[in-house]
Amino acid sequence: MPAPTRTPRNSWIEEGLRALARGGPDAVRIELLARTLGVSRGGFYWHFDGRRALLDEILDTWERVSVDEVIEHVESEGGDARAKLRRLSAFAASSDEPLRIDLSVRGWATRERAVANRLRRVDNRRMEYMRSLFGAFCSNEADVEARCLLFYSLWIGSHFIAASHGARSRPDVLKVAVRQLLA
Amino acid sequence: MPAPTRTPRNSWIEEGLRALARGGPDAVRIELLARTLGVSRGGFYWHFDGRRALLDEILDTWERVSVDEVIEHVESEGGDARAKLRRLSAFAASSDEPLRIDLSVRGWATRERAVANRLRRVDNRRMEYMRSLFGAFCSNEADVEARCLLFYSLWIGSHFIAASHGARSRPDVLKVAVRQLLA
DNA sequence: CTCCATCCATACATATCTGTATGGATGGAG
DNA sequence: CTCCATCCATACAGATATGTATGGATGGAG
Repeated sequence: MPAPTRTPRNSWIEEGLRALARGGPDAVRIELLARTLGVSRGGFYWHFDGRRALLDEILDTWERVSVDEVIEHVESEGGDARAKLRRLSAFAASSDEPLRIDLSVRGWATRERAVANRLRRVDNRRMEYMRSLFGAFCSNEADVEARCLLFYSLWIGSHFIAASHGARSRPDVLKVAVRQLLA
Repeated sequence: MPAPTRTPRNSWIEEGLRALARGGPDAVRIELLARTLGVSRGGFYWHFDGRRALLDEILDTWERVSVDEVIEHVESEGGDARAKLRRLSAFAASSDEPLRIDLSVRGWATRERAVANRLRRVDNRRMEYMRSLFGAFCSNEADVEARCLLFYSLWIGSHFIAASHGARSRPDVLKVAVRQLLA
């Protein structure tokens, strides 16, 4: 019945996620998104209740996919726990924009309680998944927890640590580090 | 000869660093800083050439102290390399605002080349210091490099990972993780 | 063809920030 | 006491953002 939608609801959210990755929540500006999408802001206020509503929905989809997409990708090819952890570390090192969103959300969470709650849910679900993998070949529970934190820190941190490693490449160093965590 | 300075140059930089820690570079607004300092923007444009100049000086002081203050604090009490690394991890876990500045700068660096260069210098200097510590009791160079990256990732990451650890506390998990890295 | 829900453009009011221009206020040098 | 460099307030112009109000444009249902 309606006219064809040039700028569906989802495109605002997707473009918003891209802006969030690029410049943090302050960079998610309706005016900018509209220009990028090639339309005016007129349609936006028909789809959404305002900027805050868009930010909430952006966080909704981030919270929804940032755990699932990772687990699905790792689980898709089977293998034992160690193989999955290796695939997880490779995936973490390769994906770029998702990690930037992560970084933006972590900064955002330090100043907004609601965002902090969402981040906690995501981190807990990811951590729970890693716990299941490390727990498959590691009996000491305290050790499992430590390895999870080390692995997750490496996942998050290695992407934003700018140091070089002399003659070695970052992937080489990562390989040694992961091997140590899987020992 | 001059009149007493109510708002010295440095106070703008300090307040700017606080704003950077709270909300990233976009939150460093002259208008806001002036209100916080209880003055108008009039004096600011006498001290600085504009917002960009302030941001540069903010990064100057961050780059200057973010490495030195850490090393000084760790070196101040002596001990062997392992003791220093333990002190470093404790310091990283305790300090809050410096870590938030770190997080802001890392996000900032993803979209401005000049910031990325500064971050690289800081990370390289910190990494070099850790290399010297791990190298004191660890002969394999690849292993040293992997431990440095793990340690630094833990330093940066553990502060912004929101996951909980069941019955265990974060400091407990950190203790086990650091013990493993120092083995 | 007509009607109408859907989607978008335009215009307006309001707010906030930057940068500049200009005019004080202050307090020591002379 | 007078002068003057230092520091700050105020006022203005321009840019950019949000929201709202309102008026098209489109294309299928009837």
